[in-house]
Amino acid sequence: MAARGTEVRPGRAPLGPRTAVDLDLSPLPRRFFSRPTLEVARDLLGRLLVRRLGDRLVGGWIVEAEAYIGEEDPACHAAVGRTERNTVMYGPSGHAYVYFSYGQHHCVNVVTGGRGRPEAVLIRALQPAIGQEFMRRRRGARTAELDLTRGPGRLCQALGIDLCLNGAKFHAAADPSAPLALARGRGRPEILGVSARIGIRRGLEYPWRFYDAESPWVSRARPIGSRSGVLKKNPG
DNA sequence: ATCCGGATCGCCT
DNA sequence: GGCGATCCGGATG
Repeated sequence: MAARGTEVRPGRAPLGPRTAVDLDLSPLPRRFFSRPTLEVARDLLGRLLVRRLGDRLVGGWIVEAEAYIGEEDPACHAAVGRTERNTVMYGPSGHAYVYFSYGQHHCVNVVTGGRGRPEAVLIRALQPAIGQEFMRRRRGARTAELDLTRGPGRLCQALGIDLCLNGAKFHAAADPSAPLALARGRGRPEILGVSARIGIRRGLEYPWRFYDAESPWVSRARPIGSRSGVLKKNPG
């Protein structure tokens, strides 16, 4: 099992140069979603989540994600078995599981695990990349850049994601009929952070939250369980 | 029909 | 860091 902490990777500067490569809108292959859910969760970091609103695209780089893995995971919505609410998680991977939380917020997941295995990755935070002016229209004109998409409820509000998109398939961003898409984007962060998942009561023993340890858009700078709040750059 | 808890956020202190 | 808002899904009667 992966340990809590961070992992250093060589390469691109953390908040690095904004190049055309960072905005790579080419689609993720179908097999992307058919891998083990923990692998998909890590690999979603740096990818682009894109929402099409009419002819406009709004989206950002995923900087934080959490895995929820099946009926045996006490924090997974499928821990109570199959219900009408969680039924999308039991379907094919590569679709969106959207739910409503605390009376005011939507949260979006990428379904993984394949038919009959209710697994998903919750997208917890984005760095805005495309259509910030539309995000502000939804989040409030004076919303700080950092507050547009930091947190699962905020990012859904910024991108206009609600229960209407529950079950929608993630298509290619170039598909003019696709309301939701995932694209290659800039890829993995330089420093991968790992921690327990946030906002849950059970399942805290599983380090299934992954984040870009250098991104200020991560929803909580200090992961649960970190003592100092200082992330090590060279754990080895 | 009614009750209750929740993968949260924003505002207050 | 505490708390109220607010509504949906699921469980119970």
